[in-house]
Amino acid sequence: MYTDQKMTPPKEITIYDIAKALNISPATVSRGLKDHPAIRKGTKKKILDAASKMGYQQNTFASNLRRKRSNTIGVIIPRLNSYFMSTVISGMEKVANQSGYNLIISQSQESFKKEIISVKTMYDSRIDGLMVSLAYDTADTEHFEVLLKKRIPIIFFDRVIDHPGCTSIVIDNRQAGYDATHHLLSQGCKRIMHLAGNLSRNVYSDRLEGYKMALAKFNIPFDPSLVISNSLLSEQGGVDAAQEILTMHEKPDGIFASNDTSAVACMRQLKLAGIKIPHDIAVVGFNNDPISKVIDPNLTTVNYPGQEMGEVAAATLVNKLDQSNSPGVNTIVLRHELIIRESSTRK
Amino acid sequence: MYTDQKMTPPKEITIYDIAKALNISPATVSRGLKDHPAIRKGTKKKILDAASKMGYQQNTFASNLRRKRSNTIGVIIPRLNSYFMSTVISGMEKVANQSGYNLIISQSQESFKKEIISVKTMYDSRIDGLMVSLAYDTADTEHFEVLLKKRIPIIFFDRVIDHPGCTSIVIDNRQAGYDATHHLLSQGCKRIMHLAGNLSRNVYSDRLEGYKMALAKFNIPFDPSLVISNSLLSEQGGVDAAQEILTMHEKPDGIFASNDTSAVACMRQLKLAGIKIPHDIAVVGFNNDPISKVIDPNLTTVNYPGQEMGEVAAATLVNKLDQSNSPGVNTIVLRHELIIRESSTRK
DNA sequence: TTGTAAGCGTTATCAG
DNA sequence: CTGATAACGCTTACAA
Repeated sequence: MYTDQKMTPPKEITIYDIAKALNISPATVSRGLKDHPAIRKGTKKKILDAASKMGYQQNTFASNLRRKRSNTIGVIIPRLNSYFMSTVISGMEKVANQSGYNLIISQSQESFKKEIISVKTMYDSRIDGLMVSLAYDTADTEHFEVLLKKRIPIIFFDRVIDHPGCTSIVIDNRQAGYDATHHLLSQGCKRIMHLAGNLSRNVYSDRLEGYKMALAKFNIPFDPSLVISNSLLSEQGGVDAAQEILTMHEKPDGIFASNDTSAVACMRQLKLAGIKIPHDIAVVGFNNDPISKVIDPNLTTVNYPGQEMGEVAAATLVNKLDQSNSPGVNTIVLRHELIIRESSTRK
Repeated sequence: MYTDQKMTPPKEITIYDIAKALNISPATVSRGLKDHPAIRKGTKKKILDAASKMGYQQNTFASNLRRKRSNTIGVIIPRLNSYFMSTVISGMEKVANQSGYNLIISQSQESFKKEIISVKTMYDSRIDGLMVSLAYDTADTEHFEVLLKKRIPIIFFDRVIDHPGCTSIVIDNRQAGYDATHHLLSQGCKRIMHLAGNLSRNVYSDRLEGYKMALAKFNIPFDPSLVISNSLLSEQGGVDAAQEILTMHEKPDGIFASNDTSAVACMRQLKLAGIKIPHDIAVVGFNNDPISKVIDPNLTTVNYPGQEMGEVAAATLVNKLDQSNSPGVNTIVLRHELIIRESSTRK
């Protein structure tokens, strides 16, 4: 027992202390601690024992400084307040943690400007790799170049942009849009409205394309006035769309919305106005949010595997970081699935 | 233009390079970069200019090593896949970022064991401070001592535990439970069932206490058989509760569930069985999740200010970190609010 | 299989 | 106001 009379912060144990205690060199301790192949078993055991007995904690700063790596992965997302995003992050954290990486997270708040700042922050934190889903109005990828120039790998997911040398993780949004629209058409819909997001984001433009393809398949001419684009797909967006529908002379008989939040908000508003769903208007959403199973009638939607997307993105990145010989995959496409519920089925 | 023929990684610019270019000492550069008071304005400007011209990026590892600080805050939460948690994290990230801290996040997956590992990871990452919401079955706080011993401050939020020297951020769960139950009673309910979580977690035991207090106020004896506890309050938990209710001889006429997920799942199941809500059974949930506004009838619930809780927790921690003279606050209580909707109102 | 020693880039202390 | 210098704790050639 010693009395810490001067209140000096208790001295940290370093590999030097262990070395001294064991009468060996710090280098050997360093090696023993991370079982270097060229070290005798007995020595290693002694080192490990002493380390835990003495309460040794490795100093990551020193290690990072020396190795020029942080074992940290950055994530930049538009917003962290949707069910989808939280499941994505959950998946990323799981894989990253298992592989010995920390996750640092930053929100761009859907703003290009804030995204640029976030990238700068990540850069300054010396992340080993980055995973990004683009903000609403991100216009170019200039801000990522600084990382790429330093050979810091970037994975885009969900809202991606094509960039040579970067892998993207997506679902086949075009096919999903096609599936959703095709389903509505096959239920007898003739005038299908589409609620889209910002069309410079792949996820929304691809879904729109799928929508058009399905129409073409049924020989229905594309009517631009049936597409509401550049909405934020928020609750308000759904309500606004409903208002617009209610003022239309020739109302649509189907709606394909690019997310569940807006689909549900729109449905509720339409229901209030006395419109019967799916009888008058059939509705399909996107994401398979929990709310889709709660709204009455239950919402037909496209299952978007968020947790899996997060896991795959992180696993891909970790792979790139841990082995430089990793293949230069361009795009990974995850499976989506149209989940048919009552909001779109007409008997 | 130089051609990087040997593919050597481009040399990093350090304060030495700037010093050399300006014919001053590295120490001065270091000071200039973080505007030390004792430095001439002109010199500072020269340094800043040179730094940005040469593309200088400060090496955080070296700085951290020297200063023994990481400017990183850790967060440990049970799960990152609920609306509530994602809003909490969103708030934390916002404040932390504004104050120059990074956030690293780890999920305990509701497991005490994993929580212990998470704390260890955080410790090894040399976080400056920690914010924690406890796992389902965390039994003691032994695992946090290692941090506290190093004077690393810990803030508990939501699922807290009383610990001298740590601040807790909560809402008044007892009062909220009272409000919810009182409301049901005032609507004429006589037999109110309570869906609780693990009663060793403050949030659930406090709400149960509030429930009991309200009963007492109305002179209704507490009936333990009306409390389902130690459920995970998942969808399945709600469904199970409904099944149990359906088999009861004397059915309850009200339900107070400790979260919206289970409340909604329970409602749906009861509706399927032909029970009218609120007429036969009135329901109140907790959290004000988006689903509460979607279920039919809309769910009466307690608004839990997640974003605000995150912001307050982070602000409190940052304050502790940035000024050592910060007051030793024990508990911060945020305002909750009973939001009355149709699921509990009988005309 | 182990030891030696040279950094990694910054900041704090002390001296000028 | 500025400079010299010594850490901070670890890793890794290179040597033994």
